[in-house]
Amino acid sequence: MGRSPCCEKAHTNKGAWTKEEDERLISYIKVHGEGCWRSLPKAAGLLRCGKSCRLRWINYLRPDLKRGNFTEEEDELIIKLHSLLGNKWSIIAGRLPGRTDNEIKNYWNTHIKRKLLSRGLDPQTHRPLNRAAPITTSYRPENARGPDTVPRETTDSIEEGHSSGTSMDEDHSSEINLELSISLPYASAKPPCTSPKVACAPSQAICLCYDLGLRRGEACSCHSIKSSQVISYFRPLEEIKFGL
DNA sequence: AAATTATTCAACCGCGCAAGC
DNA sequence: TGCTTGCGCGGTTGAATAATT
Repeated sequence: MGRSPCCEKAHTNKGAWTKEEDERLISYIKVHGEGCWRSLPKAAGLLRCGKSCRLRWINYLRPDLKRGNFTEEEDELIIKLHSLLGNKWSIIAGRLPGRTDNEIKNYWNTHIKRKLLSRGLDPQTHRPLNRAAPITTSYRPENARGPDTVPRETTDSIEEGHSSGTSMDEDHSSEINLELSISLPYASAKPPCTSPKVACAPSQAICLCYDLGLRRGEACSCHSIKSSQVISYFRPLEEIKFGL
């Protein structure tokens, strides 16, 4: 048994994309928009798997991508977000306009890990390397994968900031915007939002409690702020800190 | 200049989730 | 209610490039 493959492997190209393939994909999406990735390759005349097309578009061809080196500010933001969220690259990418989850994941593995190690910090736990990793009974989303998906609990990272004096252990909870929302990168023809946690208004943010594991019927104490353009969801730091 | 090693990053893979039937 | 299908995510791989010997 087992899952059927996402595409017919025998008749698909693999490996690096050619310029011509890129052009075909771009021109198709320009006309028809994103979505229906499974049927896109055939419609666009590409001998590629739909997943491969999606990845190529999202990570490389999208017009709103910011290419080039990461800035120092981006570095620090990634570090802070990782300390709060763990390897939730897509959520972290949502806070860095023009950056993709794949790009951030690669950058983390090649640069930031080393940077943290040079600061004497464990890249997974963000704790000093000479301290034993604590045993924690942290809340984990029920759908979290694998033992290392979320290395430590959110509240813990904030408390740690108060309790020791290394550079990364400063109280960054006051520096970082913990607004638990993401906004849509640009207007798209996506179907209406079906998240049970949010009222579906245009140009709105999404309450990340949903994404972080709370599901239908579970309590969410996030507050919302409606500004002229967006609805933002946030959870007051006190509530995070004391596990309310 | 050639060989070897290290680094980077685009792309692939497998799995989980949720919508649709 | 259970099954199928498609999408999206995170982990991993491997080719290309850079640095070192």
